[in-house]
Amino acid sequence: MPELPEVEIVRKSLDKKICQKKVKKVIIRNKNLRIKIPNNFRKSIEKKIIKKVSRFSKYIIIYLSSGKICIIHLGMSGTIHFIKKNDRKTLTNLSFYNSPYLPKKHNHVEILFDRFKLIYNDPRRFGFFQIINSSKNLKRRFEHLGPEPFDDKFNLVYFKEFIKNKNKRVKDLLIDQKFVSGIGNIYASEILFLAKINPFKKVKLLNNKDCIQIIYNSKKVLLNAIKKGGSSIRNFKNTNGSQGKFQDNFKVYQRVGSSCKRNNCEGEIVKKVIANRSSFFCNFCQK
DNA sequence: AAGAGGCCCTGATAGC
DNA sequence: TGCTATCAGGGCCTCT
Repeated sequence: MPELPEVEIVRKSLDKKICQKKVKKVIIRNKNLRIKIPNNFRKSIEKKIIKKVSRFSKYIIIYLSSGKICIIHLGMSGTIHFIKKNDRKTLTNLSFYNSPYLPKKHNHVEILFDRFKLIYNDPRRFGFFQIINSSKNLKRRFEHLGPEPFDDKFNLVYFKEFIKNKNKRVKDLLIDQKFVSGIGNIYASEILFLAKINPFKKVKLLNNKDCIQIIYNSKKVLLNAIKKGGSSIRNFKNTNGSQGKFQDNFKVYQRVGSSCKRNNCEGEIVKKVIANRSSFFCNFCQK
């Protein structure tokens, strides 16, 4: 669910809360996430100090004082909740996708610190935790992933080389993490709208200008989303004011039947399925 | 060997 | 109200 901007917001708030803090205890209530929580998980985390909370693509990366590294992926429905000890009213949802109240079900992992704890909730269990032994192995863990949109490596030369001999549609390309990592289903639609490109367009038909537009708008959309605090969709309500605001900027996502927001465009937003996922686009100005 | 499709899961919502 | 079907912000695996 969360795409790069949302994961970045979680990372920031996590870093603020737990950096230099020592983990007292870990409780695993359900280890059957997408990847089974390994047997050494508790031992790797408990009594360790959090050195830094970092991120690559949609992965949260937690550096521990032992030299080991914990990575967290939120999947489609993972959320992290922060609860002060003996004070359930100050519960803070560090993510975007649930109510501000701690859900009753699916609280799979608790990480206890001195004065607060973190709770990982994930109804669909597509998220996971992993322990990585070294920076070298971390690099290896992510080596199948393409550069982030902000990376200088994500440029025209790289773009054209990657799409050589490829026959997929441009929407499918944008959510291919091997091509560029961090873009998911929502932002892919938004990027293609700004680039004025039809999501069905085959990548072999993209000219230089198209590629440059995609590169430019990928950076722009994601940076802007981070600036706005991410996107909060569906029925998310938050009482602490930390709700994301980017959903107000959606030009096409979940706007089926509405009129195109581009100046002087008479088009209408439509939804069609590409590579098993919904795509939203203007049926007129995206060529 | 790239690409399409299925699958892992639960919950919210729509339609009958 | 209660059923069923569909869809959801991800990513990996298998088949062709």
